[in-house]
Amino acid sequence: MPADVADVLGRTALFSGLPPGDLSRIAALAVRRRFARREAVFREGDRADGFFLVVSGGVKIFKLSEDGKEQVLHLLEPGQSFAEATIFEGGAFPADAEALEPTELLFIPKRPFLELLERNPKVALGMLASLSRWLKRLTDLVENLALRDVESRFVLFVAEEMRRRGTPLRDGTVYEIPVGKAVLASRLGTVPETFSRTLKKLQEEGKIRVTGNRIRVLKAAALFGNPVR
Amino acid sequence: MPADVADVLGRTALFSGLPPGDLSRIAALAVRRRFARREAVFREGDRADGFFLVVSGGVKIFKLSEDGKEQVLHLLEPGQSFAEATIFEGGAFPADAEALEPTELLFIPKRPFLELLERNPKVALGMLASLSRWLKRLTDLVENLALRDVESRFVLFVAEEMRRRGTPLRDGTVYEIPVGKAVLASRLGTVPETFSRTLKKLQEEGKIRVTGNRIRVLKAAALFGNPVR
DNA sequence: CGTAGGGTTGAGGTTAATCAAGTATGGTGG
DNA sequence: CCACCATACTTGATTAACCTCAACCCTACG
Repeated sequence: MPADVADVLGRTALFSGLPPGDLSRIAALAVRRRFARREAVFREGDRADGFFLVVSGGVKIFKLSEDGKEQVLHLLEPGQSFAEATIFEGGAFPADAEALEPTELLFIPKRPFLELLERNPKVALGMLASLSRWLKRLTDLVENLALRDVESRFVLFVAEEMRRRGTPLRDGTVYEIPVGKAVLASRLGTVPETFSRTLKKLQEEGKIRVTGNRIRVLKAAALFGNPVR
Repeated sequence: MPADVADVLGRTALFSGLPPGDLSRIAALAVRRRFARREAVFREGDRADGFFLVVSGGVKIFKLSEDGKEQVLHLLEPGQSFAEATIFEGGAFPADAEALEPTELLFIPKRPFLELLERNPKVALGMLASLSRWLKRLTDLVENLALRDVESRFVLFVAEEMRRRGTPLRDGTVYEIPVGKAVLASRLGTVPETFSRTLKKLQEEGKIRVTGNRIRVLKAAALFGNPVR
């Protein structure tokens, strides 16, 4: 018995706060779709005629180079939306998206949603806020890739993740890698080998303790102190 | 005698196509501001209470690391808008902006513009399209920084610039660096030394000819052919 | 058990940053 | 008009971060 679609929408960052009427109008457009682990949601260049909301599971958005290197742009959790921008721009997805585990998405088709937007400034403002958040995230990613080394990128990533879930990072905080180290490495703009060595180094310095996918922060201050050499 | 502000607005990517009524309502909010070469438009962390349109001159948006390294995110020309996203999100600019030459901007204050947006879906849709374009640009930047070497980044940058100005890149095409090589180097995610060597190498390979700030493409096909080794 | 996937470790190579000089270029004042 | 200076750019030598390749380990699971 699937939860009512309008309820699901109301729990997304994009649509939370909208009146029930709007929610049910949007719900009427939504299509539920399921994906297996590793299944493609879309590929770069595919015709884009709508956007997605994560109901359950997880999705990675990434770029591939011709020689097969991968850069993860975003890791998506339930409640987040993605590919919104494609409905206002060109007709093609600018990156790949793939399910990280069995995943349920809502697909919102472009045409009817755009019509809804035109008579619904409140929804439009929510969409503007959402795109602005994406912009901020990408700006941070550029900053990290261009100006920081792998260690700093990792530390800042964890700090940001903890902040997002309301548990600021201090001594004793535990971060559990939700997606596998190879995926996280790609999100950090590096390869598994380098990421592994980075964790090892931090552990040897006594700043963290790594147990499988669990990372316990031992000296939060030292994590941030060192990079500024 | 400055051109009528509404006319200027109508010539921006963001507001072109709007009816005169909307344009004059927006024009009523706009404030003209002038900046000298090298003058800061805003600094990262400054309270953001509006966004900007370039009337004349040029602006660079960039990130600075603690140790002074710079990554240029965007280079703006007349007709372009920037920092729109800040009016929907947090209160602070996420990067620095600086005039590259004597520059005239229009500043649109946040509050009254948001009110205008709420009753004006057409303007909101234009804004959504604009943010989507920014998203695309940043995605491309991440792709370039993460997955390509300096030479490819340069080649793709020139190709994209020529495309934007309607002169597709072919043998004989001339690209004139509009901002100085150091600024372009930073936009490409490298330093002047490396950029200089990259140009030298391409020239020695007979693919381009560099004369000051003018770059003549000699063998367009070869420019794209080689990177895929 | 045996294998596959995920992760780690080691050795070596590569790209590009850094450091340090040197060479235009252009504007300014004498 | 020239000497001067600042700025922009180039060139060379060295270094550092990180990637690549290859082997290995380990745990889960059939």
